[in-house]
Amino acid sequence: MSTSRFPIALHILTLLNEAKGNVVSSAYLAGSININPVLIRKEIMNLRKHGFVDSKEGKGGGSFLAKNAKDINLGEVYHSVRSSNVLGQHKNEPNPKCPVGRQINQHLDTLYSAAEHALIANLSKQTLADFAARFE
Amino acid sequence: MSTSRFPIALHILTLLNEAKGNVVSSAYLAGSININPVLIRKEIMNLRKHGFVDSKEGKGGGSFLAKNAKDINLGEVYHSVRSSNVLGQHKNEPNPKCPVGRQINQHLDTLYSAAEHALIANLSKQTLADFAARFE
DNA sequence: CTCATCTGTAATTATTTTTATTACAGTACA
DNA sequence: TGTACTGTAATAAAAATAATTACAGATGAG
Repeated sequence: MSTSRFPIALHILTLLNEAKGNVVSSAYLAGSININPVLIRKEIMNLRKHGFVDSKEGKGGGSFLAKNAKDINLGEVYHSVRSSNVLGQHKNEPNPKCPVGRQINQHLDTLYSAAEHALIANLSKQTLADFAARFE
Repeated sequence: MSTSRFPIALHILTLLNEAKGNVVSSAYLAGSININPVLIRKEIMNLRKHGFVDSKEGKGGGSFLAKNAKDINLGEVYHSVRSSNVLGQHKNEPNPKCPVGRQINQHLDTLYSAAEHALIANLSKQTLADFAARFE
């Protein structure tokens, strides 16, 4: 999935936080983020699956935070939308006849998991509440 | 640019390290990485611009490391291929009429630079020599 | 000096990924 | 019972990536 999932997810969460418990429609979210409402609803599904938000169907429905913003840290958010390696991946299978090609993916994986761990540790220092507090 | 630039660059550097100073053609590199030679030559240009490699034109030409593998740290390599935010970006401009939309990019930037700093710090703990030493 | 083998680079095409759109069933409020 | 939502699938459009083709220029070998 897309590289812009993290910003989209965080944007959604920030807006829901702003709403202070009131439900917010996907159309409204889509209007602020300026993307298609269907994409919003898909991302909401994911955020729901991870327990960050919940939503209400039907007229007057929409989404809302399912936990306190202080209890959502950004490392978890990153984790919930993470789809591929931060540092990218070889698309084609490297040549198995080459000693380097044959082993590189495993060594990249090792490198990536350490690097990604450092990234997540950094993100985890902040909660959604911290992030949202920066908005005036 | 592509998300697979980092693995490609590191793969190239590892192969050049393996060659111990002998020149390596873009066709050979392309064969191990299993991508098009033109892409290799483009990435080589970038690696050259950053002083990691050098190349020789003409018959029998190719590329070689321009510095000792111990003096190339992976944070620098990441930096040289970095093209976009690690955590992704909003593609469309968020709605400037929305208080959140209006400010989010600046707050994302702050968040990203800290996170990316942590990532680079982690990568910088290893040199190309360390990475290459893992291959049998 | 000329042929063969490379790099450097641009231009084009193909492929893949991402995003938008359309459509509609189901839910819930009024 | 109509209206305004969500959830979800299917399709189309757009954008990003990668491959291909092409060729000028460099360099070494004979």
